[in-house]
Amino acid sequence: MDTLRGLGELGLGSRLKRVSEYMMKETQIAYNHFNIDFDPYLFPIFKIIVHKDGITNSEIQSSLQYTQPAITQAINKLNSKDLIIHELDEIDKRKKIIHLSKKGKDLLKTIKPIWNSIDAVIKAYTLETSSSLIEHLNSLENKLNTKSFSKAIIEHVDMKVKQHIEIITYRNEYANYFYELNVEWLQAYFYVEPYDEEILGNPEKYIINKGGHIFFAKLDNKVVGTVALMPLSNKGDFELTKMAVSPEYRGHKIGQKLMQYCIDYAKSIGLPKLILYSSRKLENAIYIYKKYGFIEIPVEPNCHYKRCDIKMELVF
Amino acid sequence: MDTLRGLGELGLGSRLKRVSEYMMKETQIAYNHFNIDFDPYLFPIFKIIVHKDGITNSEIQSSLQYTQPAITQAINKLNSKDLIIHELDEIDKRKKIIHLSKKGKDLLKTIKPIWNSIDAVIKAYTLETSSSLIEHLNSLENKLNTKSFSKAIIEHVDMKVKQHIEIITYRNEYANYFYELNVEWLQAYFYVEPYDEEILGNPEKYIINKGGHIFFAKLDNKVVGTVALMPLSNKGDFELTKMAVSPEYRGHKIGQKLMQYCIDYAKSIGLPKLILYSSRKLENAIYIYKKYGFIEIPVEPNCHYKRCDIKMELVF
DNA sequence: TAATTTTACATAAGTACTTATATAAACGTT
DNA sequence: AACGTTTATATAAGTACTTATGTAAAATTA
Repeated sequence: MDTLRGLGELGLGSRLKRVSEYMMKETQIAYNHFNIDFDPYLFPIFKIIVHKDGITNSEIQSSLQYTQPAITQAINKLNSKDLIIHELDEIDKRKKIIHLSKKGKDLLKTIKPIWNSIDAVIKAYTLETSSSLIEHLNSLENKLNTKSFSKAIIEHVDMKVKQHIEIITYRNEYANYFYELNVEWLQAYFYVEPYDEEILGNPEKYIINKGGHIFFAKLDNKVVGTVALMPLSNKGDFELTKMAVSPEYRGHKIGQKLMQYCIDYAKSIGLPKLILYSSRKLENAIYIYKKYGFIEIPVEPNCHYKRCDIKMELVF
Repeated sequence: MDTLRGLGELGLGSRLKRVSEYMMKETQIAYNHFNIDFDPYLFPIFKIIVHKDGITNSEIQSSLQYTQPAITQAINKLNSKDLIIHELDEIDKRKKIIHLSKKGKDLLKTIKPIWNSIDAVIKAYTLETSSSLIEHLNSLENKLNTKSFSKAIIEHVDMKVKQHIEIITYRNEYANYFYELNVEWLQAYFYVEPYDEEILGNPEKYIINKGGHIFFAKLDNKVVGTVALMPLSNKGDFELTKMAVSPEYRGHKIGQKLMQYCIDYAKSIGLPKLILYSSRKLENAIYIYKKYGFIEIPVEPNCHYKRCDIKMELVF
């Protein structure tokens, strides 16, 4: 029994608070799902800084109508997350001028599609005619009860990405993306071994010209992921390798899309199986490999990669 | 410039929070105005206890959907304000059974008219058709910007009281109200002097039969205030005295209404002036006396009342 | 030009929640 | 009947604000 709803207009204040807190919490869940390190409560202030580069504490305060210490504290939080940088005003030394940092700009790129989806979901939930504010809140809460806000956001983002993602085959003007995407994640999780450097720097020599294949995931004309099918030395075995997704677009199942494409392609050209090498450190990746049917097999001692401690196989 | 509003549906969460906080704060202002010691955030839980006497912590929790510690803390707050009492359940000794205290019941009587007005004001502000939740919030905030929520509540309460208040003359079945109302405030601010006891216990002997007058303020059939015009020993002077308003109904200008009635009545029967005795401790009262034209005059040494340290006069 | 007031930002502490955890009574299981 | 689990409530600490106050620079006024 929802007593708060039963209080009608009298409980409006508490009601608004409850809906607000629910939405904030659910937005946090959606951000977490997409591995975005951001707090929903920082949204208005972050948005203002994005909109007006070089804004000051008190300018933010007057346009948001929060108290000044609230702004100072939020700025400190953004600072501790390295999303902004600030400098002192040359002519008025009391003023603190705030800019987006490199990391802040990167976050902006990553988070924008989520914001678009949040906007779309809220519009879908609230653009309807009703004859009182309470009635509107009732309708919104009913919808949120049937499908959680976070789930609706996540589904909307995924749907958008699904609609716009496209898998394309190698062309030499993409050689650089192949290198960059792979080096990025290797640096983040391990380090770039000489053998990586050699292959990533010469994909045509080591993959294409040896009968292998490289695919790219394109989202709205941006290359956001890659994967390769590389022929192995012994007989006609192929290795599924060099899979990488741009950090800004992780969480959108782009890796899985590339994987499915590779599997379908391998089947279509009559390969009997696929091999892959990985590291047990990458638990999520291993989980996905298993989901797609890969089974662990013994790893040979003289593996190309130092980081490799697991070998898997998918037999068609 | 209101940036939050500019964010549209995206800023809905922050928007709802802002409106909620504003309403809570303004409700607090309205409570304070009427000398009601209550926190708006306690409203839902207090309302539930009123509705279901003998409820437990976890029953409240499940019907409000706050977290359990939030309920425990709110209950502690209500306890520290003496608005509730609790006992342990005889059969399940973990359970804490909550009842409204005497003070809680008194508060309920006082606060109900305010709640009615809050409900009426919110309805007036939010019962309208619009095509989206954001549009509804815009409309509400526009209205709150032109007249603050607290002011709207206060005006509504005053209007209600004004409509329903009625001044009536003495009848002997009201003698008790005359005594009770006066003793209540004397005990709260000073103490009941023997001279008070004598007059309050025998209003007909000391006031009515000597040509004086006693008036009562009636609100919805409840006697909520009184005042007397008592003839003084020297010549035809009259003292405006024994003014008292029920604590539950203070803040509604009932005292001023009684005062105005006395002044009008005194004029109508051709009195040349009115005298009153008071104490400088009662700053608010003195302020009101001055507002109605009373001027300070020297107080005689052998005054009836010990508490008296100021004498005032209104000459027509 | 010196003294005073105002402005910009920071810091401290309080509030109404939250999550995490503790405690004690009641219940269920064998 | 003993033992683990669940339930009812309490306590502790963290969070995103608030109000109150401090500090230093700039602007205003005498």
